[in-house]
Amino acid sequence: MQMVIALGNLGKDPEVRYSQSGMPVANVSLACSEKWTDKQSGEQVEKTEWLNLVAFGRTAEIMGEYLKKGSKIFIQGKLQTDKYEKDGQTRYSTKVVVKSMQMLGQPSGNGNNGQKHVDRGANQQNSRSAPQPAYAGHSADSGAPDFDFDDDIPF
Amino acid sequence: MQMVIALGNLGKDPEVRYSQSGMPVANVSLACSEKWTDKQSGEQVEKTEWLNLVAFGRTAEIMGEYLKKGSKIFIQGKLQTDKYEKDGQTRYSTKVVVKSMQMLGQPSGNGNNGQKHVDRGANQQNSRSAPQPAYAGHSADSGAPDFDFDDDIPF
Amino acid sequence: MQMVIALGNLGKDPEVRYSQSGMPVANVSLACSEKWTDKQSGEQVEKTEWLNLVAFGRTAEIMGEYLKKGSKIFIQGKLQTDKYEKDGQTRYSTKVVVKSMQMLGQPSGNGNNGQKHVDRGANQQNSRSAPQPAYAGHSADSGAPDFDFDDDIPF
Amino acid sequence: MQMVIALGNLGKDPEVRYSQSGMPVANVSLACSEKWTDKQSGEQVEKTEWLNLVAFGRTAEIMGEYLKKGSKIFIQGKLQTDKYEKDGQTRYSTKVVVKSMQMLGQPSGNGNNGQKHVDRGANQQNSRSAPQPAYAGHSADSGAPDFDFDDDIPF
DNA sequence: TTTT
DNA sequence: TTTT
Repeated sequence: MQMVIALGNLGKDPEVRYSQSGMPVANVSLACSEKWTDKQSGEQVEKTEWLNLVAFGRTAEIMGEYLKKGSKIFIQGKLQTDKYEKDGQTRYSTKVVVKSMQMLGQPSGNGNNGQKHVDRGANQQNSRSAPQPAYAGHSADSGAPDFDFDDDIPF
Repeated sequence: MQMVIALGNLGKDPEVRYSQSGMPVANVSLACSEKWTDKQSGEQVEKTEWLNLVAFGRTAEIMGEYLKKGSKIFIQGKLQTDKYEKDGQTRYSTKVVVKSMQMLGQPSGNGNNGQKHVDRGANQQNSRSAPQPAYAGHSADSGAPDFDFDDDIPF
Repeated sequence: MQMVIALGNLGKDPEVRYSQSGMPVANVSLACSEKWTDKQSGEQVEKTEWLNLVAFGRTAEIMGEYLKKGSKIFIQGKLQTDKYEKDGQTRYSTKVVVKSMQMLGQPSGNGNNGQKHVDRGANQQNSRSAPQPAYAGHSADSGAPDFDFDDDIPF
Repeated sequence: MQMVIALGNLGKDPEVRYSQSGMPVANVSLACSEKWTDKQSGEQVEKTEWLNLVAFGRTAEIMGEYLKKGSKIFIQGKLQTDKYEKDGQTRYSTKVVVKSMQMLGQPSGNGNNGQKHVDRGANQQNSRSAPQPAYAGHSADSGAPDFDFDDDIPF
């Protein structure tokens, strides 16, 4: 068992693609920063760790629709290291597969949001109408609350 | 959003009941211990915190079938504080609603395990056959992996 | 081992007191909300769980100085259930002992903040100047990075 | 803020080295497995994710002294991705920097443990006596409780 | 590449 | 009330 939790800001707009079966897949770069004062020097230090997130299904769609560069989110997920070949050499890429996401606010705004939203909306519809949601039944995730900590027991 | 993770040992055998709709409900008392050496005295200190867990559905069944006093488990869940009246006074009871559970081993054994398992098996079947699993469709949980961190995406 | 992580908003301003040894102690009530759409009714549901937080040392001070009703924070901590007698009856109170805290934004502001800050500042100085910081060297926590599950508070 | 928690078994004995300042550094490969029954096929599936852990200070020493291939541990830590050049190409390596560790049991034993322990003991003493513990005072970690997200390692 |  |  292993899990990751992270709270940070998107380094850029999410990239949403669709798998062959029509499943939405979002890739997000998340900046997780920490500040503290060094015990010896007494100076403020800041360190940022960048996490590569990948989300699927409904979570991916929500990311595409509501998140943008600078958005603050909290996520829960799992580590996944993929092995691949490049230039004849074995390489590894570590990602966080997002299991649940919670939005914590948009950046204070810099003007061209409306613009972007329009663009994205268009793109999405195109992409989605094309491969035709074979993705349906995968609603294990859809309509789900923010956290996998959900399925509320009715008694 | 809030969540609890805990790793500890059962203080006693799980108690499994069934709701009116036939849903299994398990109550578990979990001892979470910590040891450290006090910085000043240099002495070993141990502190145990007892958590009241409650689990539902398949997780509750698994607890009833596989866990016993002393079993070590790892759980993930959420805090839930219930309000109730007792002797005309308002009281609060805080529990951890278990969302996923992972077994980490049984205690080194003390003899009367077989006994217990037989007893429990019997009880369970009785209870379950009675109210007839109206509980069915609640399989959001059933057949699930140890962790909500699951539904593996097929590509 | 057990831990809690939570993200929510303060239900009211933090209460900061000082222990006999001069250690700052903050009590905070945190509303952790969750929204989801019910799978059957399709309706939006919201549920809020209130957590009682207690923080010590530098973390407590920071809470007193920077947080107010409505502030959004992320915390990490541990469960602690205290037993006490009231009206001749045993009762239990469950709190989250905060180990680390991260501020996520203030409410949009409502005017009487300056007021509050002045009050608190005054209190703090009084309390602190009185018992004389026996609390000193306890700065294991001060200047610490965001996350630290450490310094065990001796009271 | 980001953190990782993981529970798994060591793929091999820990490797403990010492930094120039005399700080112990342990590298550990952790197998985190998950089992579940596939919802469609009904078959048991198992997937293992390998995490590269690195620990410092007292935690590293404890790993070297008490862990071996097969040991089960629970850890809490943070992701850290290092960038390096190899064959003129930029590569990334993602590790989990362990902040706290809890031992959950040794493998049932296969004979050559005594051997190994002797070896390691020897190594450690040599390494440590050589560069002379400039590492000393860094005992923020030593004698610490199980959980601590703190002392930032300066290298 | 983010944010406070 | 547990365990190491």
